[in-house]
Amino acid sequence: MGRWEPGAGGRLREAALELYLEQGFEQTTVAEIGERAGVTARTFFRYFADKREVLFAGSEVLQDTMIAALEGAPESASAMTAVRAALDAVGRVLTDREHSARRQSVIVANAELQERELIKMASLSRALSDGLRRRGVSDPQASLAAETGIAVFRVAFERWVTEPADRDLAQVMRESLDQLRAITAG
Amino acid sequence: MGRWEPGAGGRLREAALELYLEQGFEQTTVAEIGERAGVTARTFFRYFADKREVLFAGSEVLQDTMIAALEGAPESASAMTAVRAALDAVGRVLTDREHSARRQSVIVANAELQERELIKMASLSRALSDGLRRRGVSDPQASLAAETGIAVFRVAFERWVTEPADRDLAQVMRESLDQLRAITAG
DNA sequence: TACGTGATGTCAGTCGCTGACATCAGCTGC
DNA sequence: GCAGCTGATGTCAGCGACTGACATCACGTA
Repeated sequence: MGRWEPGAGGRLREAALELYLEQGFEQTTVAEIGERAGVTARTFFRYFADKREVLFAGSEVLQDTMIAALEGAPESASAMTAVRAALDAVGRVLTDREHSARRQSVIVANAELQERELIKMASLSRALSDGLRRRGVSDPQASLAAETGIAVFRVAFERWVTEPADRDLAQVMRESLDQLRAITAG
Repeated sequence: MGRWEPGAGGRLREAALELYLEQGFEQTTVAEIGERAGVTARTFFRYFADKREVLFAGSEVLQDTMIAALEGAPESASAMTAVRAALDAVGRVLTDREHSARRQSVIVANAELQERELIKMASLSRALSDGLRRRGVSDPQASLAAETGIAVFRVAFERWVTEPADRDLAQVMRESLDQLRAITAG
């Protein structure tokens, strides 16, 4: 253990989400976040690149999880089957619906945060298509499968945090993927 | 005519693009842009909401052009035919390849600008799908057609500014759309 | 000719973000 | 046990984006 209360990063994440919910993203200063977490603003910027990034700290883990699942899929599996495995893995990581819903409500209320979310999604998509290409999927198919996978994730995530909480994210994603299949087949 | 040299907004746009090209987006201060345009930084912020927006000032015109073309398409036209008409209209607006290429090179060099571009594209997509729904296209088809149209625009735009300048944007977009059709048909 | 108007300048201030340096508890080697 | 190293944090000064309030001033108009 260090000299200070450990887990400053986690405390900063919680404090930021709370304050963004209570008074809005723009109205919250980094100094306030630090104060609530028991550190200074300077320490905040040692953990997070900027004021938005504190809401997206989990995105690297998410991406690594997706790619690991993609690479763990059987070699014989098709592109979309591998993408489905990646989405299933995401469903196993994102289980705290309350937290996801709160975080999402902050993001949809602020344009800057939506910008950051869009670039994170683009990064996920690129990681997926890169992974598919490593599996031998050729170029237009790899990009299309990746974009489709991310689109399904976004739609399903939106439903999951909005609708009554009777299903988990993995289920909603599978259902959304099936619906997409039905549409494109028609 | 006013007291001052008219066209401050246009001068600011030119000055900003020049400076972003010469020394990079981050290294350029708003005061420098104003100086080159013959105004103060305060005036810059009266024309543009922030330092990035000066590169995206034309996006409203682009969106209005697309929507006008969409609504001008014959009532009997299918969703993708209407989208094609919208893309053709975009091709008629974006004719200065040199300018587009310069602007794009600035954007791809900076993450903040890519974020802004992503949200502009999302806005275009939403406007397109809204327009399609007003034409009576129902919901999953409208969104899919809109996303497809924007995807084609992005891919074709990238090709257009990158490849040797022997075709105009409209041609490249039509070609990209045909290629997509071939892929999805298979 | 006085007055209103609109684009601009000026000024002060807040806040995001950074670099440089100081601090200090614990670990490590002796 | 002591000296020194290390790493997380604090402190401080500073830059630059952005904003609100108010002043200015050429032009059009009554």
